[in-house]
Amino acid sequence: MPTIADVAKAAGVSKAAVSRVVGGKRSTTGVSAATQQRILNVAQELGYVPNPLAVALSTGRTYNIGLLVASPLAFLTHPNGALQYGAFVQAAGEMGYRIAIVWPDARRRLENRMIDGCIVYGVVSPALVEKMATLARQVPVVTTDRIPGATQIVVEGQADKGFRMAAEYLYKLGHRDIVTVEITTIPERQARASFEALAKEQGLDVRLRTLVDHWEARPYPSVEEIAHLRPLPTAIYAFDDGYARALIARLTREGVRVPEDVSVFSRETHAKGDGIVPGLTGVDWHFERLSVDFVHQLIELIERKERTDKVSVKPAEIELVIQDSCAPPRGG
Amino acid sequence: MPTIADVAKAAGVSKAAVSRVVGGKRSTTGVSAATQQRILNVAQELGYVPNPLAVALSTGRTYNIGLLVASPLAFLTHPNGALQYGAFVQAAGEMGYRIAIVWPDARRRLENRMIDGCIVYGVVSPALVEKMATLARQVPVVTTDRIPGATQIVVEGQADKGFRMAAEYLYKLGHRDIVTVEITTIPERQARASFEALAKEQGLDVRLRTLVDHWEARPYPSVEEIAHLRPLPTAIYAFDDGYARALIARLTREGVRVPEDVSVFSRETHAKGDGIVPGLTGVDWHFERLSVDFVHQLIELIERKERTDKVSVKPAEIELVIQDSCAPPRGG
DNA sequence: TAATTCAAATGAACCGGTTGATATATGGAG
DNA sequence: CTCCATATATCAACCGGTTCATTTGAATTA
Repeated sequence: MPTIADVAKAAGVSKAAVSRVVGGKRSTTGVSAATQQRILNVAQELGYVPNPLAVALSTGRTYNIGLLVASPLAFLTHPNGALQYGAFVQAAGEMGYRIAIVWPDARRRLENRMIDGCIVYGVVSPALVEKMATLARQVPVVTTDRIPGATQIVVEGQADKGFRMAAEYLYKLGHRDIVTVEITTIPERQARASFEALAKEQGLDVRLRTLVDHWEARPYPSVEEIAHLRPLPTAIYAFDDGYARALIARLTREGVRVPEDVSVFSRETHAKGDGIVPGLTGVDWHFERLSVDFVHQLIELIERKERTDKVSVKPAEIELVIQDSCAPPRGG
Repeated sequence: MPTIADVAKAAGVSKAAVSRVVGGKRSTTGVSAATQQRILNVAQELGYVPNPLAVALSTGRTYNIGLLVASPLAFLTHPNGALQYGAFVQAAGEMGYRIAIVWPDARRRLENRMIDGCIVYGVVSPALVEKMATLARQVPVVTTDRIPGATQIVVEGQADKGFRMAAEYLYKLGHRDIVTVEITTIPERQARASFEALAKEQGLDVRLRTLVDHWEARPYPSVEEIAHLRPLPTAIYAFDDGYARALIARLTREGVRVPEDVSVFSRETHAKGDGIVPGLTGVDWHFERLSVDFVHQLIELIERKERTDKVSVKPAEIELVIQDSCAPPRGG
């Protein structure tokens, strides 16, 4: 592999000149147009590509972005996680950055000065918060949560929009007895609050029951719980498609029909057009479309060497996907 | 952040001495036990961690492993892909390595001298083969396929074991009219051959029809095709759980019952215990358990600076998961 | 005691770039 | 014609490690 010295020699100029020209982005002052052209030609001919390690060492920039998650396996196994991650990788790749997964137990050597910035996405645990704080002391960190030292990315007006869409839809169908199933690890983002708020606003008398489960648990304990619940609610707000499907399967075995006897709504659905019966009704937040914005914002912070408390991004269009798993309650 | 020079000064020794001691693995010859101890203490005190970039620059080792895929998004969206990837990340992490996703269109800068080796996993396209060949010229590459320049990882005696298990099971149930659905991009790994071979061995007269589809396509064109097939086969060998589910849904809508009227078998299942009805019958290859071996083998090649044509690893236990989607054919 | 041997420690070059300070050439103003 | 501003190009230090060759000094041997 040719080095900068090879190019310099071949073009009959100094390393400095080559460095100034090849870097690209920086102001190419101090090098005449003719020389620039010559250097570029030679570089092209030799197939010169700057060694990213050397660049990183001398500039302190690695073009690596960390993605902080609680556990890589768990993150990637979650249907949203993988989709999200793929979107991150792609978006970053287009801007010339790599994405590296970082987690609390990862060896320190893996991160030390190896990332320019970090994104914290999704489920936030105490271990993560600590890690995040550590990282934030060194490089910019963006997250959707409020963490001292990190930059919070707020999605404009999206806070509970998806929850309200769900509540609105279910209320409109006539449901007044609803079980919500939450994911333990993110209590601060409970949907229930939105359901309650909307009920109050509209003066509806709604009975809400909440069960807690975890998306890694399979089979889900609370599915069993729901199957034995009497009276059954008229609608169930499930935390994702997998859970919704498992629930429907269980209820069906019990002789309970969906949606005739009970409606099931998926909090974060990707089931549109997957052809599985019954088609799930739910909200598609299109989180993956936000990846680009997250990456952009982070890179902005990195390149400007800024630290901001908060930045806001335009929301993705939240979509109410209406298929077959929800219907008006019996006699409603 | 303290540098090696800081540690050297504080300990009253040369940088060279510190380097020898702190690196750890290498033979620490040339430094007395007393000095070693002193250096380690000082390093500890100062919280010294070697800068991986500097190490990489001078040794040429980055502790990055590339994972070459056709498209990051597609790879991660496939249920096996995400699981597999998570396993890779974890396994590599435990050995002090990072995993970086690499794809044909990725910017060259991202890879140039930034990876010590590469794993090629799964669906192999022409673009990938080319990329692979390029990479293999620079660093060790391991893959399950036969690619010149790369090291082939052969899973001992596993070549078509999962296919044969499927065929055996279906034949034993009495199926003699079977449709297999293949994934276009890996024709060389067709299950059909195994089905045919087994039929011949056992002297069975089996009618095999093959349809081709792609796991990214949704809804799947061939699902529609099957729904209109007359006569229907008695069993369908679907390429994954998602496809199997979509197929079952479609057939059900047509009034065809699974497994009473037709059996559906999942080629690569992860549906065990997910509680969805009907429970899918299929083969769980436990590919994710091989990740550790792949990573180990690659690291072996990297650290030994070897290039081998072939290495073999012990297979994961391939599991026949029997649930509800298969039954003897009507009147069989 | 002088010569030899070997462990311990250091000096300095090197990996491949970047960048601020400095030298040289060019042209315009006085 | 001299002086100075400006554009162009180079020098050399630096990023933070690794490693080979060499020096130092104490112990061993003749």
